[in-house]
Amino acid sequence: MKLTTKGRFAVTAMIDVALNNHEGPVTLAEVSERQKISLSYLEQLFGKLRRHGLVESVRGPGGGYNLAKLPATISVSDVILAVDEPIDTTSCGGEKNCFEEQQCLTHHLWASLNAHIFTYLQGVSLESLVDDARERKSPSIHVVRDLRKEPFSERPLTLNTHVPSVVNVTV
Amino acid sequence: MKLTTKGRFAVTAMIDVALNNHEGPVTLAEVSERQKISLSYLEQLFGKLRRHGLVESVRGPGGGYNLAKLPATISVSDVILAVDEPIDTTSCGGEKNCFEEQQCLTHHLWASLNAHIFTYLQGVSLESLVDDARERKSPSIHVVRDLRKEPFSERPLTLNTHVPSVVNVTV
DNA sequence: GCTATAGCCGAGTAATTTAGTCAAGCAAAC
DNA sequence: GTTTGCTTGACTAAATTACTCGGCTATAGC
Repeated sequence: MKLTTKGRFAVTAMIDVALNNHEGPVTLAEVSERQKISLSYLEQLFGKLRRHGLVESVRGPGGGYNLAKLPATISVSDVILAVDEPIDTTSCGGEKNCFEEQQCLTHHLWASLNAHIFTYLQGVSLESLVDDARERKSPSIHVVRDLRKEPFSERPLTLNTHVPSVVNVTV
Repeated sequence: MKLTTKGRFAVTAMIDVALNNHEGPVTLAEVSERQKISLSYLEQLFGKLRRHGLVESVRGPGGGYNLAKLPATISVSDVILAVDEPIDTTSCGGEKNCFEEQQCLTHHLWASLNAHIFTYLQGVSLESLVDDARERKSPSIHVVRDLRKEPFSERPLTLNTHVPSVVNVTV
């Protein structure tokens, strides 16, 4: 599992779709504009998200993408795994370079770290991120109305963060 | 904090030094051969490790590197932080790109992940890795003799692991 | 003092990966 | 049958990583 800006873009875009698909599918053009992510790049990412069953597409005018599952059932790790290359879980044992038993020593450290990271990301659902987003945007409104039922007409949320302290993980 | 092969090499090399510095300093040439890491690259890494006070150098013939502190007091995160660029902890707040409050949303997720990773790596001491290494190499011998007091004449340990499932983290 | 050893340092380069573009389609709605 | 918007694959640019290279400095031992 890799966590580069690719994964971050994917998570951000998924949150955007979750926040905006109350009335029909969300087009990538919208997501692109709101989140300032290149449209072509989004197309690439959503192709993978679709093939991994996280979103579903509707073609033609009025089309776009919907979440294929409930936000509560989508974890951050799902999203990241989807957009990155298939995880060949080639562990120490199966590797040619791991020719000395002792090589597995530091490997164990990283493997253990990986497990930690994976577990953590698996525990964070898209729903929780979406809830966070709604809360921050309009905390007062959040209590009164159910945003899931009405359009989000304010200035679009910009969720993506291009901070230099990038998370960049391979599991 | 970044975790690429650079960090892995550094950790591996530090274990190697810890395992072999019972009789005077360890030369990078030895480490290079044992761990199959380019000598020039090691020089680069150890320059940083030295400047961060993790190892100390002895120049001239018979010279090399010693650990500057007890293995128990050196954490994996120390090593990784040492070899990677100075962590500008520019968080969401200080960033130009973080112009909308909402950008901090996904940022929070990554920041939290980073904290997890850091805490984990901070909790792993070089000593524990060295103990692991000794145990795996010769479990029976381990009980009987104190390896810290005698040369390690067997075939050198090769600790490094070039497995594709790379850990690659920026905190 | 000479010489060999081994650390020290900075600039430069090769390889890989990431992020993104481009172009040519295809499906469905109107 | 035209427009919208997803679909696909190949291609490119930028950034990063993982090195190499060359020349230097300190020190031990003859």
